[in-house]
Amino acid sequence: MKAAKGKGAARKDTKEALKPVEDRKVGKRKVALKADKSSNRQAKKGKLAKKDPNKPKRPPSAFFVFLEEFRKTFKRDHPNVKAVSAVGKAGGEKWKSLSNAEKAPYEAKAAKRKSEYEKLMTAYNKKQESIADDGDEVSDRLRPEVNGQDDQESGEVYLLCILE
DNA sequence: CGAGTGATTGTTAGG
DNA sequence: CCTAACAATCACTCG
Repeated sequence: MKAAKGKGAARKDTKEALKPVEDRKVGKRKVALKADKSSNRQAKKGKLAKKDPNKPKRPPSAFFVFLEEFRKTFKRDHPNVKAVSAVGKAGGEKWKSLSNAEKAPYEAKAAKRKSEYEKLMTAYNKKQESIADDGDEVSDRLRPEVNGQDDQESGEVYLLCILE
């Protein structure tokens, strides 16, 4: 299904005809490459992969939190660059440049994200159970108590404090 | 029209 | 313990 799987041939063709941006390198290597030797950990073998309605997406790591902000900056400085890879590389490089203290706030947010993720997982977990039990709508069950995080900000500040 | 890709690193979870 | 998938982003590309 990988649309651009045949990039090799496609690139050769479009190379001279099309050239929208300077770096539209649509053909290199990426995570898909890992799938090569993958033992099907997630197993898309077929029926095993059950799609969940509200599958909680994984929380963005500290790097992603930083990247989110970095993207804006990068685009402001380089409005011409429209390549995600460019931002990725630049962001990665910058990220390594950051000190622990600078990464601290991002890590703090990442930690917070993880907390919510765990809650989502709990709610998601329950929902799965509920569905199996009832098999009908169970919105009541899906109630992640995220409200109990009133002191989350304090936690962040505290984290920064101790890290600083 | 849509799903997929590229690139970065971190995190997560299963084997 | 280790490995690999997957998280956001956005223009682009093939089917």
